[in-house]
Amino acid sequence: MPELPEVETVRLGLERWCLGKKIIGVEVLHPRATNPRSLGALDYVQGAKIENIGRRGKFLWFELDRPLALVAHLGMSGQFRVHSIKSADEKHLRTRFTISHNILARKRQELRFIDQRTFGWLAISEFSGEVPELVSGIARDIFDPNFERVEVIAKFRTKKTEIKRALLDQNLMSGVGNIYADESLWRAKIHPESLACGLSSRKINSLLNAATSVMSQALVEGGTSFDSLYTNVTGESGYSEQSLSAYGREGEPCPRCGRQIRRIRFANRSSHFCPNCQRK
DNA sequence: CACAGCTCCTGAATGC
DNA sequence: TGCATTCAGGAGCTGT
Repeated sequence: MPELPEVETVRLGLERWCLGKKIIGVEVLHPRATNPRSLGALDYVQGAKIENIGRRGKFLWFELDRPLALVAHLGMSGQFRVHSIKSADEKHLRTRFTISHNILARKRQELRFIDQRTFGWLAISEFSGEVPELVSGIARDIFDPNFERVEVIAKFRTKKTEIKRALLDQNLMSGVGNIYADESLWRAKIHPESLACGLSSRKINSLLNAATSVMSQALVEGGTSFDSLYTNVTGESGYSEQSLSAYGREGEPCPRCGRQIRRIRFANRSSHFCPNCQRK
């Protein structure tokens, strides 16, 4: 599922492909692809020039030569793909953007938003400051130059809830989803059910370091597996399965100590951890 | 206000 | 074989 590194990979792909181009047409093929909080129909972007592609956590947006931005969230299965206008529509194609093309380009292509599970969405949102209004409640992610590490650590320590819940809370720190939460906790040797308020600043700091390194590595791997011809602007994890130490490895030996990785369920999610390395 | 839990969705995997 | 159930989870919403 797309978390920060995957969304950043998508952002880079979009940046390479559509910066400076003009959106000629918008075709909405599924009503759920438009977020109900959208200020209006996606048609708003018709005729707009794409000036920048922004991201905070898992939220993406297209900055345009007009006051509102087009915001996107990939949800569980959302993808942006650049395809030839001739290629058949995907089964889960939700929105099609016709883009102005260079007369010299060999193939005419279009941008498609595809989403099997329809947890992803697009929206028109006010944009005047740093991030669109729809994204304004989302905390800065750990790669944001203005990320306030000391303050975030202090905030974690006020939370009377399990550390994993806190790590997934996009209002505390954005970008981390279930996979990188499990991987970060494994690296930092923290039990997912440890109370956030019971952890030392040093421990939470090491968790943030773990999250940074896990996601940086995923970004590098996702970036390298990324096709130079942008046909691969997908939301799929670029993180190879071999790189995962805990997530999805129930019953397999912990790469650090050999004990079997356990899986528990809470907060409507699976949590994978090593019962030996990660103690409450 | 803080926090827990429910809900949306589809397709793959599993159970009987 | 076929039908029913379970599982996957981001984030907003509701309830306590």
